[in-house]
Amino acid sequence: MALAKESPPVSPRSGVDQEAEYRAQTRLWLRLLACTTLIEGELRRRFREEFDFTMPRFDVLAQLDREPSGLVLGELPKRLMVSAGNLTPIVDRLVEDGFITRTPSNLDRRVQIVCMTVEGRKAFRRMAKSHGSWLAELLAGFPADRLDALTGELDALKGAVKDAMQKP
Amino acid sequence: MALAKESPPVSPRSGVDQEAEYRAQTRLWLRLLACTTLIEGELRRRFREEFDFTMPRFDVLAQLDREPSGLVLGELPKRLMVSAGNLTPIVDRLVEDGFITRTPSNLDRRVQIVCMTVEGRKAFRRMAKSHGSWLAELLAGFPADRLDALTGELDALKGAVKDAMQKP
DNA sequence: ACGTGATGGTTTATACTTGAAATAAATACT
DNA sequence: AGTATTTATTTCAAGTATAAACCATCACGT
Repeated sequence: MALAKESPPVSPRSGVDQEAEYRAQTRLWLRLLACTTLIEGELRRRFREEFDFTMPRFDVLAQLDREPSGLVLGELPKRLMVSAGNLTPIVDRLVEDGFITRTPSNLDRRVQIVCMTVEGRKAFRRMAKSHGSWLAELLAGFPADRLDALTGELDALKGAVKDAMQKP
Repeated sequence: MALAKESPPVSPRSGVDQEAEYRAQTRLWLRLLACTTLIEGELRRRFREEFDFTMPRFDVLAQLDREPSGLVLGELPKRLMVSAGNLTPIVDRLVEDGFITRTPSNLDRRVQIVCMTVEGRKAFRRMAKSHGSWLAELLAGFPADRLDALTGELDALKGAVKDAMQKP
């Protein structure tokens, strides 16, 4: 008789193909993680050495830079994909350092509006410029005419993952 | 006369194209980061909920699983791309919990050999199985026939970044 | 033997990160 | 009005991460 595999296929694909797809997915995930870790580590190192600044702090400023009238504090965790509790001390310190302001809203006293200061904006521009050139330096070896295609594939991947997380 | 741009081109490309390439590179980096953050967050959540385990701990076990005779401790930071100091408490706790052993080498008393225990191996297999199916679930919406191509592009990207970091 | 320097790990200080609990203010419902 | 629920944010405990300082051991040249 035919030997029953211990894990019956959940899709119409054969067991062998299923295994192959598993491996391909794992490989993709590991590459994705490796690329991100590699680039992130290098950018972090340079931020620290050049500006004595951290990436999470920079990320907050980057969001605020596009919002001249400031942003509701609660918007930051969503955009940066981090937890709310995480942002409190980061925002605290940015306020302390004079890069941003945090003012309670008059209409809803639970809500806080965060807004970049002139000084913060100046510091951000300086760092953003370096950030851009560092990135350009790191990615210089990757063919420019394949950048958009890769970005597109990552977009598709992101969409697929989001859908999968939405469903259940 | 021709107007001199304030930042002379570092490459034969025109200023406009250079700007466009900057933006394309930044877009790519942001997508890369978004994909990784998204998947990592979901995997971490499931690890915690299903197994009360963390990804760094899993990553250590994953490395050790492929090494029946164990691994020199110093090999782990390199493979996992984390700092050595970071691993000490993680390895400590894995030893405490009986998943791995840490024994000093007889030939060189500075060196430590870490090796998975039978129990650790069993626990790892169980978690790895779930990890694989979670990943399959998350990536199910991405066409299987484009997995390898994307992985290949990420490989190229990784290579380019590594080269750029080696040079200077 | 004996410095001298290189190597493997740990420790320490600081910062980020999460999830869960707590607080406080607004809204909805009797 | 008064209670309950929701929403915005902070606090807290535990874990992860780095860089830099440190300690022990090995390797080598004298």
